[in-house]
Amino acid sequence: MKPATFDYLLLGLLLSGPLSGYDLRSLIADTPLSTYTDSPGSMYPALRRLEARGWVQADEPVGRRRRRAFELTEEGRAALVAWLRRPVERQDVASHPDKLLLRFAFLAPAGLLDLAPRFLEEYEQENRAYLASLRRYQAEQAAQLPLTGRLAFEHGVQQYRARMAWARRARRNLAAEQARMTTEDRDATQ
Amino acid sequence: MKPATFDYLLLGLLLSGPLSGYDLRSLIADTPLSTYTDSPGSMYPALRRLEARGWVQADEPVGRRRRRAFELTEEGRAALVAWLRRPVERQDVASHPDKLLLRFAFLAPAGLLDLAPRFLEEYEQENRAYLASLRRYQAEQAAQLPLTGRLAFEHGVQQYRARMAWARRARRNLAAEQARMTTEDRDATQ
DNA sequence: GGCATCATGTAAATCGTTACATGATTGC
DNA sequence: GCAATCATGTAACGATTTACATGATGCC
Repeated sequence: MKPATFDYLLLGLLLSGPLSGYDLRSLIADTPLSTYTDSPGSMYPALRRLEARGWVQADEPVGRRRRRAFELTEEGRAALVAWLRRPVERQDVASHPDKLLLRFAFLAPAGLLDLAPRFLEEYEQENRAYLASLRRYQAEQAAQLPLTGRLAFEHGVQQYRARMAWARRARRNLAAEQARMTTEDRDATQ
Repeated sequence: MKPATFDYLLLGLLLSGPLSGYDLRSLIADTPLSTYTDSPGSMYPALRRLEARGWVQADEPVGRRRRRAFELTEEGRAALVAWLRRPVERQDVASHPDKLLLRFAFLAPAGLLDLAPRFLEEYEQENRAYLASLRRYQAEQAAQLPLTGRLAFEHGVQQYRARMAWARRARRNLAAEQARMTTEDRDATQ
């Protein structure tokens, strides 16, 4: 079976070190990741799936504690990197926007910061294309929609506009950060 | 079992008249509703669930055609109206934003346009509250996030800001529309 | 006659939700 | 000792996905 976004979320959270199921649940519950489920009935089966795939491995519990921390295997890291490297698809822009942002968020901890500018270009491009299709629909069909339908549609349009604006700002932000780090490197080696 | 958003989507689409499973699938596939599934394996079981609940009923197929159009029953309409009347909840703002917009979109066709201003006030209010909690998290935790994590977080912040801006504009838009309709009524009765 | 589209369904596998259940550890 | 929290799981149910399957209708 194809792993779900949730599986990659877990892999991504394990990038920064081994965590137990409970740790992962707490992380999800206490941060803006709470769009994802933190129920034990999802977490523990998911961890066993990942373990069966060989993408994570549990260390032995210390003493009598039941706690088992999971760490990424090399295969797990490779699978996550392959997922992060995937191009931005139109379908994801329209239907799974949070999946794309999750992938972007994990670029730096996965050591793939150099992919971030291209990701942002693709993200802006695909949002632009989808927005154009929305505008076409709006021109042709919006008059037939009820008032609140038209307004709800406009809500979507504004969301995509905000995403494009964010992508442009994020690119500038990345470039500035890159410049700052280069300067620091130069100063450090002086 | 508690009906899912998908079930209410079908009820809402049936507000404007009887439709077959195929019609509903086409509607979803050809409009910006395509975040919802149009697979037959979801549609036909869902229609049978709604039929079992007594919320829709199928008319008899005409002649030898297999097509069966479903129409809303009074119970179905009442269930949809009860769903539309529910207050805007914090949890939905954070985790199920499209569900809220779907509810808003169906207000006018359900004859509940008078609820739209209150909905927008609640929507703006709950977005504001959630945004405030994001800002608190940002102030406390953002420094520990990797660069792309911080930027992804900022993406979320901008989405909520865009939603609030939309809600304000939509309220003005509704008020203007209301004024226009009142004027037209007066002119019509003169 | 043949093709596109209309039209409805089923089966298997998997996944998520909800509720239940249990026990260890830590701090007071 | 007790309560809060840490910690991991299972069972039942229902829903979704994917793929398969079938047949009718309308048009050229």
